[in-house]
Amino acid sequence: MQADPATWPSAGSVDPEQACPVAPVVDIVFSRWTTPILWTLNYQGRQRFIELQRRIGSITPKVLTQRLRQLERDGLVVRTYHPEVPPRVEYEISDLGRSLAPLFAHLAEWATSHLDDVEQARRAYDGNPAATRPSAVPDAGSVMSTANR
Amino acid sequence: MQADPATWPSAGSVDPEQACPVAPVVDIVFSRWTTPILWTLNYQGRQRFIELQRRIGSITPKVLTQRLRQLERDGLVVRTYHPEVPPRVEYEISDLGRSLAPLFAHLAEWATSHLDDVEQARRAYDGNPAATRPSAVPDAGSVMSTANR
DNA sequence: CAGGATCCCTTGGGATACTG
DNA sequence: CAGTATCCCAAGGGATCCTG
Repeated sequence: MQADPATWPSAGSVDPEQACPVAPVVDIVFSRWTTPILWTLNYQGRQRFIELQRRIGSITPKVLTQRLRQLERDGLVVRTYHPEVPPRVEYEISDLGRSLAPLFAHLAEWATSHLDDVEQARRAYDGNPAATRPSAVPDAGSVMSTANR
Repeated sequence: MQADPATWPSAGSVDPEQACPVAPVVDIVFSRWTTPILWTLNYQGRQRFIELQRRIGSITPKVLTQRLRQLERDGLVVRTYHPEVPPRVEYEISDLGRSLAPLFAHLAEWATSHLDDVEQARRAYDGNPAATRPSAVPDAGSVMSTANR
């Protein structure tokens, strides 16, 4: 799939967020846990807090709450509180959140078709120290999972 | 690799990367500066270090180097070193990097059509404290500018 | 159950000064 | 010019414990 610059909307000025129109979206949608949350919510439908937590797995309640709160504030997720005993809260994706679905699909598509290339490029880079290249990569393989202790 | 709920592991924990196929892509492409860099590189074409820095604006050379290095390692950017005096280095987007263009376009599209909704949702959320809602947002509007001192 | 309260650690990123 | 080397900060996250 080729891509000429013409398909890229014009880059405006020079501020970080303004040099790139997609930057704001990144802030909203792409943090460590937001995509798994949105993904799960989108595919598994409405579910309660603890279900979400179990499905996503290694996320802690604190963080799940934080992200959920942010997603709710941004209108991507709808929170429903049931005043019962014990309390029950359900989360579901909103229409706005659902509007991201094609985007996610697109992303997943790119992943399946190009992730290998990235891996390969990494191995090539790591395994073959070109002389015209700076000594070392400062923060090279930082794909480590911070998800255990 | 599609996400079929039936294939999801039911026992044990699920890593964020496995709960959501797009997570790895996020790691690679969406950090604070990567999108502006890729965007500029793609739209403005091959350019040298300092041009990139000036175009992107507030990025520091250290960070620009770090991101550039990572992007190069991941095969999204190509670095060309010219052994001259003074040294000259040019960066350009690779084919792999270019393959992200439609994705970015899609992202930008979403931005223009839905960013307002997000803003609106935020104002509604902030301005209208529903009683069924937890007291406050822990890290609500964390769009803090860490960009100057 | 759904989170709030704390404490702590890792990291991306910023500022400044300095080489090849 | 194109980085390097330090030092430093803030924020996202993680672990634990506690409560409406």
